[in-house]
Formats: sequence, structure tokens, C-alpha cells
Amino acid sequence: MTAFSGVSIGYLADRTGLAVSAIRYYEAQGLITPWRNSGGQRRFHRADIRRLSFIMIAQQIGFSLPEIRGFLKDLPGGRTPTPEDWTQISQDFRSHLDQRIETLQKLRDNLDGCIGCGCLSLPKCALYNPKDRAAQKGQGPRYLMGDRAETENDP
Amino acid sequence: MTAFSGVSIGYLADRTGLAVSAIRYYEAQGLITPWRNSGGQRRFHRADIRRLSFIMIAQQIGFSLPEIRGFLKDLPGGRTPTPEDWTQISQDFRSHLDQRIETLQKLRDNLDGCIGCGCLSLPKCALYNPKDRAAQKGQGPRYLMGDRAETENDP
DNA sequence: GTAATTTCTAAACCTAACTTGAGGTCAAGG
DNA sequence: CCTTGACCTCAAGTTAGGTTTAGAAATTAC
Repeated sequence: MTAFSGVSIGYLADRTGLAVSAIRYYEAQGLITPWRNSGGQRRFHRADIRRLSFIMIAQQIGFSLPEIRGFLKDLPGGRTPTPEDWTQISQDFRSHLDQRIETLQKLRDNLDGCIGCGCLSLPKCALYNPKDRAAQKGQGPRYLMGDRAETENDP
Repeated sequence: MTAFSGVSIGYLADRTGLAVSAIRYYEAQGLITPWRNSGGQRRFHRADIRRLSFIMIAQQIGFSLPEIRGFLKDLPGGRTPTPEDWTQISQDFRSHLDQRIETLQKLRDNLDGCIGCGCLSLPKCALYNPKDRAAQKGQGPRYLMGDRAETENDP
């Protein structure tokens, strides 16, 4: 048997649909950690296709790269992850996903209520529960959902 | 009765929790259109609190400012929106919201399947349906979800 | 053994969504 | 009248998430 030498970044790019530059960027962000061959080129596990796919999916849902890095922290870098590794991650991920869905559903219910009753005041209906804003740490879109409600009295 | 002269940008900032600079930015993006008083300062309808709140909520859900501008286009700029105006918008908004929820639920179901069966291959499970990616127009996170699945055979 | 691909690094550039800063004006209180 | 605070504009800076470019070295293909 010959020594396992890993796959190239281009291969991963082909298999995942990601740009090569994006994969390099993810490495820089600590989301994936290839090793180097004798010529200095990156080599990856074939299993990293999964890792990258997970990143893409989580991103689509709206998680930031740091958050995703959090999910992936429990995945072993040195060996091919076992099904158990992935199950662990998936469960973690799923609970966050559940929360996100629940938030949207609550919003939808409130929206329905507002439409139904004609009060039309989304803010007043406390649509926005600041609790759900885990992703608020000081950059990007700031100032999400304060607690002050609109009450429409004096100027 | 005295002539209605509108409220200041600072008032709106206080009531919504937005930064003054953010409100100016929204004006620049065509999301809100104040008029000016004799001294050149912005004046808003008190009802714009709602408009801004709507913007914040829609943003939280993941809509871009141009998309939100789309929702708000049907809201009259010149007069205080009626309940009917808002109902119209809300329904439009709600259908987008429904779609987003459905996408996440499908994802969750697939994830459950993957956890249950141990196949752990999110990509293979076709989690990612490119159809749902309406928000894909050439910037931001590109290259979302190609169709190629991971099949883990030869390099 | 050459030619054509890939890959490498580093730095610059890009968009969205804002914030910050500089320098100046407006409005209300004392 | 004068000061203080809110507002104004315009330009530049910031963060996230990448892409592009340039010049060089490594691989692969013929």
C-alpha cells in the first residue's frame, strides 16, 4: 500500500463548487487545516469535502464563519471524522437551527396577528425578542432590536 | 390646529434604537424619504417609526436593503400609511418569510435523516436545493451549492 | 524535456451596511 | 447675545467574506 498523500485544493474546489480562493480564505479563518506537501502545496483529506459542504450549508442558513468555526471545533483535524463525530456536530447544529426556525415562526405568527387585527404595529407586537440575537457582537449590522416599543403618542 | 411639522432624526433614532447615521444611510438607499424644514434639517412622519422597525425586522430575517426597498415600495411616502397599506406589505413579506421557513425546515428534516441513518453526508442528501437561493445575484457568498454531490470515490 | 496547468504568497480590490470625523449650521435656554 | 447640543454634508474608515492580480515555483501532460 502506498502512503496517503491527500488531494489538492483544486480537486476540493471542483468537488464542492467553492472557489479555490474561498478555500484558502477558510483556511486563513481557521475553518479547515490542510498540511503541505514537499513542494509547499496544500493537501487535504478527501473527507474535507464534507467539512466544506457543511460550511456552505451553515452559511446559507445565516451563520457567520466564526460561528461555524465553533460548530466545527469538535471535528478532528488530524484524522477522518467518524460518523459519531458528525452526529455530534449535527446535533449541535440542529439545536441552533431549531432556534432560528422558531424565531421565524414566532415572527410569522405575530405578523399574522398584526394583519388580522389591523393594528399593523410590528414593533408593538414585540416581534423582536432581543434574546434571539446571539449573533450581535459589535460589528456588521449593529443596533438590532432595542427594547423600546413604538407607542405613537406625543412627539 | 397648528401645521404638522414632523419629527427629527434624533427622535426617530431614540424611538427605534437605530443610529442617526443608519437612518441617514437608509435615506441614501431610498428606504425612507424625509422632507426638510426651513433650516435644511430632516423631518419625518411619526409613522416612520413603523417603517424603520419594519426595516430592522426584515433585515434580521436576512433580507438585503434592496429587497426591503422592494417591500416598501408600495408604502406611500407622502402620507401616513393606512392599515390597508401595511396589510398589503405584510402579506408580500409574509410569503417570503414562509419560503424561508420552509427551506430551513426541509434542511432540518434532511439533517435528521442524516443523523438517524448515520450516512452523515449532508451534501449527498441534497440538503441544498439551488432553487431556494433567490438571494444569489453575484455578490456576497458566491458559489452556493453546486449540484455535484460528494461521492467519496477516486481522487 | 518542454509546455501547459496548478498552485503558491502577498497585497490590493470589492460589496454591503454602516460608523467616524472634520468643519460648519440651526435652534433653544439662560 | 452666547453657548450648547442637535443637525448638516462629505469623505474616509470598518467588518465580513471573498476575488483579483502579479510574479514565481511546482506538477502534470505530452
